[in-house]
Amino acid sequence: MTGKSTLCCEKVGLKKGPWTPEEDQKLLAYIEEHGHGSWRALPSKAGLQRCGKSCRLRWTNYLRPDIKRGKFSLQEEQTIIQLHALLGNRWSAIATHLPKRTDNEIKNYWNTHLKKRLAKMGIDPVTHKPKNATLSSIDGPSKNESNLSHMAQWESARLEAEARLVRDSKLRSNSFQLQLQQLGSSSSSSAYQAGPNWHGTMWSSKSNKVVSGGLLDESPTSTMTFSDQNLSLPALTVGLISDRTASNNEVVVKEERDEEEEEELKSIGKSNHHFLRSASDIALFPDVYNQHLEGTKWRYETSKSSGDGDDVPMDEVDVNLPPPAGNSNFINGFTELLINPDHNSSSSSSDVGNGTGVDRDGECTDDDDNNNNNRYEQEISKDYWNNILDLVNSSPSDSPPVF
DNA sequence: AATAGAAACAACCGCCACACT
DNA sequence: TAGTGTGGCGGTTGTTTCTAT
Repeated sequence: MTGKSTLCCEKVGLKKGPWTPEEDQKLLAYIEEHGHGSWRALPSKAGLQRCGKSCRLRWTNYLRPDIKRGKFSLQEEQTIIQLHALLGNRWSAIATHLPKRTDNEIKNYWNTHLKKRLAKMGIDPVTHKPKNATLSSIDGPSKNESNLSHMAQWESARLEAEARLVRDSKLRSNSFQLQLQQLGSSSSSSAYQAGPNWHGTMWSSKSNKVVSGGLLDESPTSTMTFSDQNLSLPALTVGLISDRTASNNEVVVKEERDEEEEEELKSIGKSNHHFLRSASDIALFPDVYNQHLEGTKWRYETSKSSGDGDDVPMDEVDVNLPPPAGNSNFINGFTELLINPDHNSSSSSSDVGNGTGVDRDGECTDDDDNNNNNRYEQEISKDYWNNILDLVNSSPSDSPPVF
């Protein structure tokens, strides 16, 4: 090894390779009794001839009690493919959306199963587009591709912010819990609870953007479970702000995050609003979405902070979202947009329908509003990825599907 | 039954970001 | 501010298991 030393030092005599049941037992017993603390110091204390890094990986990927092993379900496969289309090889980010699955396991499954499967079907596993369609954008990105890029960047930035906030929250968990207990003493019970799939995901919000009459007034608090440390905290709600005006049933979702987030955490507790922050949030909270937001017109805005508190608009993208019937369906539509970005802008002879509600100018027309939900119901029922996966599962391996 | 190649899985490696001193 | 330690992440490799011949 060259460069600086790592956890995996070059001590002679440290064992490498597969772990034995005895080693697993030692590691489990030690962590159950003492916690892992410093990984570097753990092996000697636990009586293991392993480096700390090896112990950490073994615990993280295989011994942790909140890990599900075994075959991936069709739903999980679908989710991985869709999230990979959105996030690329960001396995840890993908893993946050798959309950009890580790990034390593997902990565391995992708490399050994899904990537090959997509390739066999004629889909580029990197771009998630049919290989014969990769030249379609030779004249430059389409409007929808541009929209998609915005959304992907948005999601990417969101995940990074979530990770940062998780770190912050863990450090301050005790004081923070106390704070929110105080602030939330007048709140009603939670309208939804995030399950173990959150893996510490946490959001914050810029409270000065709160618009009265917010989306989820009756659900001011929710609970997330931090599965890695059995740490349960009240949820911080979101960093994208929604404004639903009475006149046009429009929700504006804004992305913005800066160092003021710290202060926002406090004011969120005082606020009686909830905010959906991104498309994936809607997918994650389908019940909430169905109850409050169905048929709503969404406008995504991205902005950057100028540093003096003023937000500089960067771009706006109008997108009508499909009414999600479940976690996967929204993403299905989104993924289809990724794979076939021009799909919605041209008439189709198929029964799939053509409406995503985004016209060539990125504007949502009234007709789109009126018909959008029905179109999406049709389109989603088509369920692009389920069809693909069903096709893969049922078809002979050497006969790629026709797109 | 033997064997080679493919597939699947587990683990390692190096880099990076961040916290701490 | 620089140096160091630590843990996380993604890419890659090594080993085992499966399958076809």
